[in-house]
Parts: sequence; structure tokens; C-alpha cells
Amino acid sequence: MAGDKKASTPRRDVRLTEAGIYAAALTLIDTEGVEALSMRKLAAALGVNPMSLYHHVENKAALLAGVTRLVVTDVQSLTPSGGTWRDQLRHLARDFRSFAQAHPRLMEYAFTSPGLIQRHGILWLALCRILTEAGLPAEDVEPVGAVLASLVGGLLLSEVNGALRRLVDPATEDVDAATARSFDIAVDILIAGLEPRLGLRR
Amino acid sequence: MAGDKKASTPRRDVRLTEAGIYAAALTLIDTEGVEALSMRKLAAALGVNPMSLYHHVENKAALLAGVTRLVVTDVQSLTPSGGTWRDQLRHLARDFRSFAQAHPRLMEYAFTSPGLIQRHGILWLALCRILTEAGLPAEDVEPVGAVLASLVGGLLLSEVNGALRRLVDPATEDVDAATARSFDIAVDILIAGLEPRLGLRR
DNA sequence: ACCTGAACACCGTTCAAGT
DNA sequence: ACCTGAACACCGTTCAAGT
Repeated sequence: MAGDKKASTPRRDVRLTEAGIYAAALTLIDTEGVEALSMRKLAAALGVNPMSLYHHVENKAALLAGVTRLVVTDVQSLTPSGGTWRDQLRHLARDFRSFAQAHPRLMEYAFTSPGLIQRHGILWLALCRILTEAGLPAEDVEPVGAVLASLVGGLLLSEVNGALRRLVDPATEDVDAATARSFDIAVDILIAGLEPRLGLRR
Repeated sequence: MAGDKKASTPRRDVRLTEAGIYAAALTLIDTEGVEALSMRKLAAALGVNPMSLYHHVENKAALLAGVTRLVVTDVQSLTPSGGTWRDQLRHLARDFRSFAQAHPRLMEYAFTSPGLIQRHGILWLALCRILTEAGLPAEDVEPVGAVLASLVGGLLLSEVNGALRRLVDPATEDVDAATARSFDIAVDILIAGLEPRLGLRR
């Protein structure tokens, strides 16, 4: 109703800002995919000269990194909450998944390049805390955590890029249910697989 | 000694062929990465006009798919062999890993796009067979197999793109040993996690 | 300080023309 | 049949110039 031709942000002369650029880039990515994002198209969406972007963003790589950072730090809402370590791990995995599903096109890129899960990032710290509380020996927490994060990341990537859908029987009618089930299976396997590594205390 | 400027293949007038194009593309990818592969550079490496490629390959996407297929069907050497299902699964995982490590730059791309692991492909069939023989209920074989493939794929991607290296303590001196250990941890977790899903027979 | 136009060195791909 | 040159519609980015 507002702007038909100029996408959703006709912010003509509103003064360019780094955050504004990231926001516009994100909606472009969500709509058309990362491969469709170009500095020139982004500038056009913002109603600005392509070169103006370079005053706020170093280059395209930095732009993509910035957008990813913006989205990933948005997941602050991780509820560590109580429950058994199993429940907490399951909860964390779900958070990770819904975060991936919020911006699947971006995730296709983000999972590919390293640095999605940051050391000292929220996901990482939460994961390590849960593993420690579960009774995993201290020296195993980081290596096992890294492995778990990579495994789950891979699963989410397969879900997001359709590889999982292609592997599971293609005749499935309810795709969403099938991939949700896949996710549950994965988390169950990982939790059960963790069990023997924990200390004697349950 | 032979050709210094023209890369390794100075195949001037040897008549262009689909296989030759794939081979040249693969060495280019192995050397400089997928993002450095362009139709024009590839043509230059072959000593040929860029447009000539289009007589043997539909477009760049088909080229990449072809190179991936070429490499992936090269892993025929999967030794199903005997041993417990645990050993066989471990063996299969290692095959998958060494295949990823043979062409890491290509894998960065291949893991990202769906279709690396094909239904009815060798890896997939071997995986399903092992799971069946392990005693996994028949209706679980495909969903669990899809999940395992995605999980391991994610781990290998993290290894290949450096995400894993970044997550595990960056002060590690022997990086290869650390990522090899990560892989062993992952496979152990997956095998242990599979255990409770198997039938009563061991 | 912020923005811009012109320009450079690239892309993938189409198409009509050559042999 | 196979190859090519010119051309089209794009890229990211630099740089000197404008306000």
C-alpha cells in the first residue's frame, strides 16, 4: 500500500546509517537470497548511489558479516532456565533451530562461512554451561561443545537448503512435520550419545 | 618445467571434452577455491575461448554439479567389509571424511548445496545397510540415516571451513590432531546415541 | 563529513557468424 | 559439429571531484 515499486523502505533522504544498511540488506536477503544481494541492488533499494554504501561499510564481505552479527546477537532471548541438562540442551537446540528458520536464506550463507558460532558468544557459553552442569569432565567441555555445535549446525543447514528433505522419503506429504521429526531424532541421538561421557553422578 | 604461465594443462588443440573441462575445473578449484572459478578463467586455463565451454557444459551451475558428481562417484572404494556395525559405521564416516579432505575447497561448496549425498548414492546405500544390519527398525532406517548424514556433513563442513578450529581452543599447537580428535568424539557420540534405538538383539 | 559520476577490471551468457 | 567475437547486462571497488 505504501511503496509498491521501491520495496518496503523508501527512505530517500533519511541519511544513510550502518544499521539502516544492514536492515535493508537483511530484508533483501530474506526476500531473494544471499546470492541476489549486490551492493548496487542494495543501494537502489535504499534510493542511494552504490558508492555511498562504502562510507558506512568496508565492503561486501563486511556487510554480510555485519548482517549476520546483527541477526545472531538478536538471539539474546536464550532462556537458560531450569530442568535437567537434557531439557536444557533440547531447549538450546530448539533456540538454535528457530533462529535458523527466522532467516533461512541468510543461514545458508552463515553456516557455510566460519564464525557463526562465536567463542564467547551466547550460544557457545550456554552450551558449555549446560555440558558442565551435566557432569561432563571439565577438559571435555570445549571439544565436545565444538563438536555438538558443528553437528547441529550441519543438520540445520541441511534443513535450510533442502538436503534433508531430499534424503528423507520424497513422497512425504507433510514436509514440516518430517523435518521437525528429523530434528527431534537428532537431538535424541546426541543426548543419548552424551550420556556415557558424563561423570558417575547422573 | 613444462608450462609455467599456462598452469598445468597446456592442452591447446587437444579437442575440448566434458571430462577435460571438469578435470581442469577441479584443479582450479583445488588450487584457488570455488569462488575463484570463472568460466573465463577456466577457458584461459584450457587455452580456449570462454564460449567454447558452453558447447560441452550447460552453464556454470551445471559445471559445478558435474565436478561434484565426478568427485563423489570417485569414492566407489567404500569397503563395506565385515566387523560390528560400530566398526562399519566408523569406517564409513572415515571414508566420508577423507573424501572431504581430498578436495576441501570443493566441499565448501558441495556441503552447502543440497544433493551431495544422493538417495541411491553409494554413501547412502552403505549407511542404510549398516543401520539395518545393526538392528534399527526398518521404518527408522531412512529418517535416522538422513539425520546422521546431515550431522556428519555439518561436522566435516566445520572442519573444512575452519569453524571447528576456531571453536576449539585456538591455542592448540597440533591442529590436525585436534580436528581428528573432534571427528572421533563425534562418531563416538553418534554411535552411542544410536544404541538405544536398536532392537533388542545387540 | 558525506555523497557522487566516471571508470576499471571483472563476471555469466546470448547470438549471429565463421570453419 | 564445433568454435569464436562482439555484445549485453550485470558485478565489486577505486578515485577524484563535488557539497
